[in-house]
Amino acid sequence: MQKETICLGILSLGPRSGYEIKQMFQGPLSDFYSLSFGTIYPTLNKLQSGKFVSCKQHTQSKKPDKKVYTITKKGMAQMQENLLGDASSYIRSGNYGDQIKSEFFLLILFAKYLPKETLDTVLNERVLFLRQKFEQFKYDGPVPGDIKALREEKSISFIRGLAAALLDTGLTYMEKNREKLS
Amino acid sequence: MQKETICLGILSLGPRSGYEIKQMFQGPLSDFYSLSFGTIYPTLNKLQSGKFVSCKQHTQSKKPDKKVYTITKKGMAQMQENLLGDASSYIRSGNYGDQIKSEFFLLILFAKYLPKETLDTVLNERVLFLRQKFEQFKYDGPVPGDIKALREEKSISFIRGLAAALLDTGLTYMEKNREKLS
DNA sequence: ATTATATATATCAAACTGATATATATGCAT
DNA sequence: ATGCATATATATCAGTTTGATATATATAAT
Repeated sequence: MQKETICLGILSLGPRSGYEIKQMFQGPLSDFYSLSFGTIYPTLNKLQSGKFVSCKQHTQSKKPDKKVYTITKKGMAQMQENLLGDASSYIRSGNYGDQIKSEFFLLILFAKYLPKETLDTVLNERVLFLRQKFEQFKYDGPVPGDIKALREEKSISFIRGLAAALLDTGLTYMEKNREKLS
Repeated sequence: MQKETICLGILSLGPRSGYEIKQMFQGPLSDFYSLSFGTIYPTLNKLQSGKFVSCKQHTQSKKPDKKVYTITKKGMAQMQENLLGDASSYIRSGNYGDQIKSEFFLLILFAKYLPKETLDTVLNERVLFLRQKFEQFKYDGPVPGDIKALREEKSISFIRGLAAALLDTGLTYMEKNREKLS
């Protein structure tokens, strides 16, 4: 999927600055996708030149100007067109361009070359890390307004539920099978 | 994890050509990691110059020479050192440099901008695709010798089991919750 | 007879990341 | 109070990586 479509899609959820788009990739979307500043800022400039987004500079006393981007009607139309094109090509190919690079799995693959204690510590750390993630996805308590609005999106609650289910399965499997690695 | 460590690790499972390393990333490892030819071939050359791997040219009549690389003692030592260093740094950081870029999840995130029938077709295709993968990981019947040897690796059977469990959970979730998206 | 796919290596433009630079504010420990 | 780390905010770029393409042949399918 093109970076333009992705930025437009995120801006369709509400106006945001480049910094705030990056924060989504570090927070709620961190398990599904990411883009770096080096991609986000140039893309936003390009979208602005093409009038797919508008930009309001919030001059802040003694902080850099905050540039808040809002998707335009032209941008909404373009995004939907791109999305449809992507979906159609996925249907034809039967794959989704999904890419996983998990260093944890590589480490497991080469587990026999690690000292037993090191492998043990790594597995403990991983279980702790996954448990934290699980709690994060399960958590349904009070959150700031903008995040609350996101949670009410059907698609986000679908994805959060799937992530929680997958993490739960992963954790249970690790606990039941980890001794098979040593 | 460095590309050198990854190639050495794969060669520690047995001698292989660059083409065959790539095949592992398209087959048994496709859900966990990938490297392109543009990375694999130069890495192999670099490892050969450093005597971390040795190379035998199998001259084939009217096909390009097949260069089969074998990991050396020096290479084994280097790989284990790198692996230990990586594991230690993962323990300190508490994360694993895992990276997921799932275009399917992005498409779901923006599902409300897709025509109902398109979303439906995409979800059907995805379920079919995941079911195929699931069967692949579950399959325990006869396979060629080199793949059979791989399957007997503890780490690979651990990973295959985890992959099957995760796919099963994902499929069940999709079937139970997909109507919530429309 | 032609097209598509598989084997096999190599290269490179284009894209992307990770790091760094710049500038300020805030909180926390010493 | 002074130093240190972290957070806000944008911008740039060297270095790495990918995805596509080139080359050459064999085989299977249409």
